[in-house]
Formats: sequence, C-alpha cells, structure tokens
Amino acid sequence: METRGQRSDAYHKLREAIVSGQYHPNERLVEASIAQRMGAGRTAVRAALVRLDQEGLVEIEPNRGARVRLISDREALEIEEVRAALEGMLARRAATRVTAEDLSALRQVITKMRERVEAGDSIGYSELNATFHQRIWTAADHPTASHLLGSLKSQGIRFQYQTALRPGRAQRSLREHEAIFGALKAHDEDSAETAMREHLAEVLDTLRWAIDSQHRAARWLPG
Amino acid sequence: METRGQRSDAYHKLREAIVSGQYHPNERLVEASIAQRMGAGRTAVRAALVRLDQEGLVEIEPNRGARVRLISDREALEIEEVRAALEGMLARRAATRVTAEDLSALRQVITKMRERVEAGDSIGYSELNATFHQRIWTAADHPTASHLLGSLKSQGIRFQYQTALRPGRAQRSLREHEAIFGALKAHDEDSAETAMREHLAEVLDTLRWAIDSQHRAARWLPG
DNA sequence: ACCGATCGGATTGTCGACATTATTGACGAT
DNA sequence: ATCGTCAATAATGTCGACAATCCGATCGGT
Repeated sequence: METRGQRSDAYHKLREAIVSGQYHPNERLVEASIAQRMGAGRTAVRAALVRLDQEGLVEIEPNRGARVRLISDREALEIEEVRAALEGMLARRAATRVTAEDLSALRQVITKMRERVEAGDSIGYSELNATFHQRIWTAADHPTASHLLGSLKSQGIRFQYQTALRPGRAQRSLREHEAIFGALKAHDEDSAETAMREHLAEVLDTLRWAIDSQHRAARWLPG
Repeated sequence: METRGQRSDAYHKLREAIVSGQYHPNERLVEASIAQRMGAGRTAVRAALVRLDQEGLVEIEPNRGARVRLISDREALEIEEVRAALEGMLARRAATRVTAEDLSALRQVITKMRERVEAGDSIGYSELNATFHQRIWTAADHPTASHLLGSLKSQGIRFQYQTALRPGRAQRSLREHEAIFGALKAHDEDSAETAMREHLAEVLDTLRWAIDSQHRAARWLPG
C-alpha cells in the first residue's frame, strides 16, 4: 500500500517548479540533475520535458538540451489576446448556464475583492481575480476552451502581477467584474460577452503599459 | 551528408499517419510494431506518442498503451466554437494588416472556389476553404493563435468533410467568404470580425446538422 | 454449466550502458 | 595578440535487457 511515492508525477513536479518560478527563464534543465533532485529516473524526466515542450513551457533544442522557455513581450500580448477571445466566448456560454450556486460564489468573490481593494492588497486581489475567472470557466462547461486557457495561463504567469502596478487599476477592474457579474445574473449573453471583452481589452492595455514602462526604466538605469 | 533520414521525425511520420486516417480512432498504437514499421527505435516512438498525447491526437493510459483518441461529437462542436472565437479575432487583426499580395491571393482562391462550386466538386472546395482561412492566419501575423488553430484543426479532421454534404451549403459558404474578403479589402476591422464569426456560426450549425443526421441514420439501419 | 483463481503471452515502464554531439579551454602557428 | 585546431568534458540520444503490468485463456471446484 505504501509502494507509491515514486509515481510518474515527475511531470507535475517539474511543471509546478517551473510555473512557481523555481527555475528562471532560459535556465538550462539538465536531465540528470533534475532526475536526481526529484528521485526519478532520467527516462521519466525526459518524458516530462517532452510534454512541457509541447505545452510551451520548455524549449528543447535537439542535441542541446532543454531550457525554460522565455516568453517574449510580444508573445505575452498575443496570449492575452487569445485569452480575451476565448473568455469572451465562455462568458457568453456561461450567461445561459450559470446556476444559483455559481452566482452566489461569484458574488462572494466580488465582495472579497472589494475588501482587498480597500486594503490596498493587490496580490490578494490578483488571486481572487483568478478564481473569479475560473469560476466562469466551470459555469460555461466547456472543457476544450478551459484546457487551452489553463495552458496559456501558465505560460503568461511571469506577467501576471505586473498589471496590478498601474495606479487606479484595481478600482476599475473591480467595476468591470461587477459588470460581468450583472450580465451573467441577468442571463444576457450579449452583455456578458461584451463586458468580458471590454474587461480583457483593459487588461491588455494595462499590460502594454506595464511592458512599455519597463522598457523606459531599462533605458534610464544603465544608460 | 546523407546520414540523415533516421532523424527523430518519428513524430511527424506518426502524426501524418494518424491525421491522414491510416490509423482509426480507438485503434491501439503498439510501440514495437510502430517502431519497426517506420524504422525507428522504440524510444523515439515513445517520445512521439507522448507529444501526440499532449497534443490531443492520442490518448495514453498508464500501463495500457496508447490509442488514437476518439473525438466525441460534443468535442468536435467545442473545437469549432473555439475556432470561431479565434478566427474572429484573427480576421479583425488581418483587416489592418493585409497586404496587396494577401488580397490578390485571397481573390484568386475565391475565384477557384467559384469554379469548384459550379463543378459540384465539394472536396476540392473544402481544400480551397482551408487555404483561404490559412492565408488569413498568416496575414494576421499571430503565431500564438495560428499554432493553436493548427492543432485544433488536426483534431477535428474527422469531421472536416461532413459539413460539405448539406445541400446548398457550398453556395452560401462562397457568399460568406466573399463578405469576409470585402471587409478585409476595405480594412474594416468590425465587419471583418463579424463576417468571419457569422461564417463560422453557419459552419457550426451545419456541423450540428451533420452530426444529427448521422444519429438519425444510425437509428434506422441497425434498428 | 458457472464462477473464481491462476498461468502465459504480450506490451508497457524503467534502468544502465554506450554512442553521438555540442562546448569549453588549451595549445600552437602565423 | 588572433585565429584555428584539437583534446577533454559534459550532456543528450539511442539501444537492449529486464521488471512490472495487463489481458485473455485455461483449469478446477462447486
């Protein structure tokens, strides 16, 4: 019964390690050391790397090994665009399918969000934001899109908190979430989709701003 | 210089074999026989299977091997929905980026499509349809979305030709493509997106119809 | 005749060994 | 001093062998 423990979760472990930032972008992932570090065989690690490569979290160059894939600024923006398109569709679907439980759960999340905004806790807000969106995914009952969104999310993780830095963003974001909630509660497909799209268009704008100001900073300090 | 040939294209070979229908859905993919059949080692085949599993074309059950994944009717519809959302976004982007060459290429494709419709050649039409859409992808210049669409397309391949069976579909489809072309030519983002969305909504409807009539047929023959 | 246990073939999962390939650093010629 | 060559090293890619697992068939008891 206690034979488990060495399970083939090398994939999950490694994935978690990358997403949580234990390995930096462009850092080399040497099979042997990883295998030792997590008590798995090199074979299992290899398989995990192949999966992560296909998933876009890792890049394998033939005969040159694997490294954590660096998501470029441009790509981060593209990911956000795809997310907007997909979540817009999901919001539409969710409008006709939300249950009472979904709605009450969403309402609770919004309440907590409001608290965080007032407390100035932007990282707490960010996490609530994620749960809000994911609750909509489940309400939309659309495994295909949800799967893709999950994968995209883990790729864009590096940029997740940068959008929270913009002054006044949290308040606006909160209002946008309230609008989405209202549309879902009214079971209004069109409003739900447009509200979600407008929200994510704002996020996209904020991300552009964050990336831009990052570039400005990079030019000042070293020059 | 001719040492190549044994490259690790086991993945590409196997993928092509599956997509082109050489292996049927739910058919078992035995590592040893595949390895022999394409002159690769079992290791390479294993890696290929892992990638294909992550890609959704193959399903691996631990200790029970791999089989060609069967895409359910529901999933086919979901895939088509995602495609609609993504291509709508791409059409919008393409509207501001199409070059003169893009437009002339698209015009040529439409001309050929018209020929096919008049000739009643629905499979030829289907192929032109694919090139039309893909040309828009490249015009949109959005690698992230294009990559996802390519992956989705190969999953839904089994349903590709079923939508052509509906009477009168080709004519309507042709008009829809013309509308998309007009919007792109006018560099009108909004019309481009809505034209594309309406087109794919029609495709989605046709797919629903095709699946439905399939079920009807299945009840008649054996019952 | 039915049902459960058990055995055998087939297939997958894992490991270690070895060949292949890049990369680094030292060396020597110009 | 600079460049190219070459050896040393480290990591990846591949293979064969063996263990673990699954599935079906056979067999014996009731």
